[in-house]
Amino acid sequence: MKPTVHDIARSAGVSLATVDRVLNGRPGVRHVTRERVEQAILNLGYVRDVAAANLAKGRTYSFVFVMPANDNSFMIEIRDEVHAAISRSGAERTQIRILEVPPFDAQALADALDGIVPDKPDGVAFVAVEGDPVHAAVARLKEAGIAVVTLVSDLPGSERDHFAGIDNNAAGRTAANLLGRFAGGREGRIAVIAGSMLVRDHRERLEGFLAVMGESFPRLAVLPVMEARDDPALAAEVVSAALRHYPDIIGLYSLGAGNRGIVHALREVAPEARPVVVAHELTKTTRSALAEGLIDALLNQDAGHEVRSAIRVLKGRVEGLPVIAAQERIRIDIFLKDNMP
Amino acid sequence: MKPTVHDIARSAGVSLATVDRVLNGRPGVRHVTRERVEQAILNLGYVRDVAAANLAKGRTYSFVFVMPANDNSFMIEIRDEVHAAISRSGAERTQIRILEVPPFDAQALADALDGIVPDKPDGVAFVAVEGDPVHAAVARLKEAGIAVVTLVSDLPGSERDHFAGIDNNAAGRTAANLLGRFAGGREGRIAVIAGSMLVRDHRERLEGFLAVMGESFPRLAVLPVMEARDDPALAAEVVSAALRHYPDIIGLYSLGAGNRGIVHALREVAPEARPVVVAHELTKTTRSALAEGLIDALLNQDAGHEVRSAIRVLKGRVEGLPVIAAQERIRIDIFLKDNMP
DNA sequence: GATTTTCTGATTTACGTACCTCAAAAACTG
DNA sequence: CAGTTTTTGAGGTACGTAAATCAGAAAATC
Repeated sequence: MKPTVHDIARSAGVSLATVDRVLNGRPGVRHVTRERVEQAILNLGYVRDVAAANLAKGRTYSFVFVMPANDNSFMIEIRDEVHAAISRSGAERTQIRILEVPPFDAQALADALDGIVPDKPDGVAFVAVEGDPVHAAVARLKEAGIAVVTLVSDLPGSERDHFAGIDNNAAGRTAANLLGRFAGGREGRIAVIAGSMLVRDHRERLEGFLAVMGESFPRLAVLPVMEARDDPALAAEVVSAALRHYPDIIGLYSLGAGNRGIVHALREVAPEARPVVVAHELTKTTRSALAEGLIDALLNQDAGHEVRSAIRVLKGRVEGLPVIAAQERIRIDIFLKDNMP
Repeated sequence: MKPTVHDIARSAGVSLATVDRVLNGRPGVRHVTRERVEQAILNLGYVRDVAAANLAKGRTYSFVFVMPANDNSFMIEIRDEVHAAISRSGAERTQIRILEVPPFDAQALADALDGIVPDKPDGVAFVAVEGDPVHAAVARLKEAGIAVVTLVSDLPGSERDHFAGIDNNAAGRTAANLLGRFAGGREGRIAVIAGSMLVRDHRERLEGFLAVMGESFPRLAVLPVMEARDDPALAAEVVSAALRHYPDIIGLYSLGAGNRGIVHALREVAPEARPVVVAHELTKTTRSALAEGLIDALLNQDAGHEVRSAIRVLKGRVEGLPVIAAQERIRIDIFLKDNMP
């Protein structure tokens, strides 16, 4: 049978109260006694019954998720996952609040983060936008003893505790590798469509992509990046124009949102003239485009994993536990039409 | 505040005992009263506190994992994951026993399963080998009221409750798609190395692979399958011989274990003459071969996910809960050298 | 209407841990 | 040594649910 606190007390020859003091780091235990108890814990292989402990504590963690009021499918999915977490919050003893902020606006984000401080939640997760005010706001959160995690887009150099998202440089490299190999030795141009170079994740994807393109596929000429601000209409326009202007485009890398527009533009192209297309995020649009053959490969970050990881890390920080890197690494999924989930 | 059983009792105007009877399906409640309680549960949005319930029940689930005494990396990893689950067993109120059986031996497997019946565990998970005795043994397990889940390799048509593993046909299709596209329009032969065609997962992978090859890459000629019984030495030999005999092999699909031998054989080939290689399972060997460029793409099933899914489903069956298909679907991961975890 | 059967209420104990109080013992202090 | 401080013991309550008992009420049966 699993050992309990009673077993430890008996084994160490002390009372339950003393065991409790040792287990929960309360003062008033002599050094020798503390060691005796700790030895008993080791001997019996005691592990705290977390369920019972939480039940007894009755503590709930309060977290705030600050997210851009973006309407692209991926952000919607992230928000859905946070809502799903909220609906599970009873069972997991968490209380999560969502705060929406204007997208791509560092000052607005910083203001929102500052506004959270007086509430003194246990932790905050947010989708980073780069900018000095945001760094400063993170510093103030940390100063108030609040755990901070960035989600999807990181803010390196800040005092955040953790980043819950993928390695976007690696994602860009993967995309280049797939695109280059799928192009199959042909020569031609590659078009790249991004949302905005002001967002770190897009910038990093591009860097990785260009690096591998240069190293491994010198015969493919990458055109200057087109920014479509994650807007389907704009993306459609930009892609159509590029395809018209450069008839030798044989590859297309869409590293942001707005894929609905891109798919729309691709549909206009004769099937035999269509470029190889690699895009990001499995959504309704990209899924059917993949099935249809308009998109050849899809890179994906699992929104559910990211949100759950963020919550797990926040909880851990509150209890002073270290982050288990291997467990919290978010994978870059590759989907072809045959292995879609 | 979260509603508790007390709140329901008060709201429905009944006693705690009656609420308990309704919640746990115990007899002795009039139909009208039961409905009143159920209505109160809905109104208040009550959800059972699983932690508290488990604490009160003190129940532990006993499961047996029956696995082939195979020494390939993947099976070792599966066993490691089961051991990891065992070490977590305290917290998860499970008691798991591992039973090893000779590999590829239907009768031995069936005997092992029969031997479990008298122990009356709550559930059994096993790696299926096909054969009538196994079907019969599964039927006997089910008759004894034991939950049954197949792991990694399935046994369709049997009375098993669930299969925790990937869609191997889709895996084969994905492999063909990658291999075909990576080959890039060239003509040539494709070699296929399997462990054994007696195992269902290998057979299904081959079917999927051949289907897509036929549909989409008619210019690539697939050689007859070579069986290497998951044995590295044999695999090395077979691959070397094939490469010598057919100089126009431009692609290689390894759908079983024994990749150490295959990698060894590939290393002997001049870099510019190396075929495109797609293999299964991320192991120490395949990981470094991927980094090195000897393997071009890797399909993977996450052993940890599979084991945890099996346990989750077994627990669910014991409590009579339905399997949430979406949650238990095991993904086919694709790894290139850039997105290795 | 009496009897049996079926429901329901009230109450208790237990699960393993956290946290609190109060008293007693032991260890220090001067 | 007396007095003070620190350490320890003993015991209780609480968390939310499960499961049991037993008495009493309501319904069904004859």
